[in-house]
Amino acid sequence: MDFYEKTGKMALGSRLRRLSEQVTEQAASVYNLYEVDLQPKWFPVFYSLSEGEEKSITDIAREIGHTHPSVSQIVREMVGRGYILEKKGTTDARKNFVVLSEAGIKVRDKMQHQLEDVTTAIEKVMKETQYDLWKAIGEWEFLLEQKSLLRRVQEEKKLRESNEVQIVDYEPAYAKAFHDLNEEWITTWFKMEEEDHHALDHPKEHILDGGGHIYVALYKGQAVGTCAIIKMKDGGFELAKMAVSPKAKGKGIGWLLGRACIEKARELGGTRVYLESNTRLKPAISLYHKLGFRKIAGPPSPYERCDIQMELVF
Amino acid sequence: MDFYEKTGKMALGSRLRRLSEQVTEQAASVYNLYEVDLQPKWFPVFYSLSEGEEKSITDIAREIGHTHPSVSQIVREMVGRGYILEKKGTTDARKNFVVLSEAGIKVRDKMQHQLEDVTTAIEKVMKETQYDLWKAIGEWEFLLEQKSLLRRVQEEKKLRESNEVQIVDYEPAYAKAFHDLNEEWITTWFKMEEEDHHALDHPKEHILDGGGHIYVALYKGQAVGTCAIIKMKDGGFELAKMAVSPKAKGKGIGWLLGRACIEKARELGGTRVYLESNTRLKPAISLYHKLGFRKIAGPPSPYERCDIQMELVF
DNA sequence: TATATTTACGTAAGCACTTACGTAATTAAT
DNA sequence: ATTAATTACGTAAGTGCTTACGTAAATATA
Repeated sequence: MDFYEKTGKMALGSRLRRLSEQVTEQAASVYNLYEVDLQPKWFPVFYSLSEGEEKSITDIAREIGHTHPSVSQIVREMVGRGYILEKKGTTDARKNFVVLSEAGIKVRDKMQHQLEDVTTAIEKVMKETQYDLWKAIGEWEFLLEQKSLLRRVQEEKKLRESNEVQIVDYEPAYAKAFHDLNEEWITTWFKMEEEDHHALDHPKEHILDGGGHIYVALYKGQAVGTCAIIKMKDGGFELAKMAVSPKAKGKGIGWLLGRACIEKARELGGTRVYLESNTRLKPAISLYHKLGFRKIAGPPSPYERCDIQMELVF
Repeated sequence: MDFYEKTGKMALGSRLRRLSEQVTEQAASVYNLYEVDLQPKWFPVFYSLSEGEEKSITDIAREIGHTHPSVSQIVREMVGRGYILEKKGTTDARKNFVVLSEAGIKVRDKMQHQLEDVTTAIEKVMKETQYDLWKAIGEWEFLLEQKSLLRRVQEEKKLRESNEVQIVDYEPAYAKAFHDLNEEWITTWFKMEEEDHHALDHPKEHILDGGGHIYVALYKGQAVGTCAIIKMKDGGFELAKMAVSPKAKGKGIGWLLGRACIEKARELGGTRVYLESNTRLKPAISLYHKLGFRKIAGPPSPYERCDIQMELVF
């Protein structure tokens, strides 16, 4: 067991499986001890029918948390042993209703003591422990249902990686990256327009000289994202040239850039931040929303691809 | 999950397996997320080699708690992918030493972040829980190693059944049971002697009238055991005619009868309890020992089958 | 020094589930 | 009234382990 302490939590799954095997392993001997002719794997199905109810295969599967083929197979075996009776549904001919037979009920009664003894044996182990396994499992089941482990790991990854992202001021050295990152996303979704070429080739003249600002996101020293604010005549700033390399997705870079730009706009005394986008860009729109932008009906845009306008008023 | 609450602890094994599956299920996606070309099931072997050590198949199996065929198979697959190198042992040609290859080491380095993120994700779940699953598993592993679940259930069964056993005074109605139970065990081990017939046919004359006592054990109304004390000339009592039906084994009946007889001997003012037996009857001897009897060298016995004498002095 | 036992490991088959897929029967949509 | 989608279920094959068994090498015993 030492190994598991070393691998850390990574091996939680294996460890659970091993404990489960340890608990299950001797189940057959227990049934033997009570002279109950039942395979341990039948137990969930058996138990689910033990009140004498009629249930369909799918009902049982759902109840015990197996797949229906598994239940189907177990039922077949138990029918073979004479513990279960089948009958086709009358209203719905697809259904296969099953019940415990006479013999099955006899076994159930015989099992009473076994159930009792196993339960108290386990409960006694529980009493010897400081940490309640039963409740702990319950909590885990609940938490994993709320949010899967995969999702949790994804979030962890994003968090760690976004810590490795640096948001820095634009410098001429980033000119090519600024151009290419923006061109990349524009051409994958739309066509480069006249306006685009102006802005991307001459960021200084087009953005900075007018009192705007450009941020670049660095990941492991590489420029992987850009975003700019451009001063508007009404005292606000336009958020534009938001571009993140697809290779650097899932690191929260868009959010970091957006937040930095909003912060800068506020610093520079802007009254609001305005932006134009396209509803086809779902993730972008949802990012803007998360950043605090709200849809507005604004003035017409010089860009063809613009079909939505948003703003964030300070 | 409701089902598991109802079945009670009986389904602990299944429940553990299901949780383990839930945790393991998405493992493949996690590896994908980090672009690590490793099958989840390889992980334990991989981890065990990750420090770059050379290990034999059996070493690894022992370490990770799998069987050697499992390790053998996993190693074969990993060799196929080029992550592991094999070399026959030089001093012991049976051994198959394996190490991580260059490619394997590369994967290991790539996995660093994954390990980190998974660990923190799981640790965060832990923090959300009130009951510590990790520690609970550890406790269970320990306790089951100490005493298996089967043993614990057996003890529970014995305890419950011995509660259903009644020890009552002998009455003429039990004459046949008294005879048959004793004859049964004597004939399975030895031959009935002259003395036996006397005692078994006339318990009143042979035992009771001389100031002795007979107890009968009842289980579900049936006489399933007997035991007697016979007054001796030296002021002690001889424990004799201890017989328990093989059908009623494992209910602690011998112990209950023995204790009742000792108690009675004390009540009747006996100075000691003496008995004769045969060393071939291992369980009986060990029962007598548990009851407090110790081996002595006593006077010769009228029974041929006697080769050990024990006593319990008050 | 020959023989028996143990150890290391591989292959095959089994186990208790699963996923994948196919076929009726039923229900919904046009 | 067709056609499409959904549901119930069975069969087959896959999965990740296990046990069972066989073989070769090493070690213990006579």
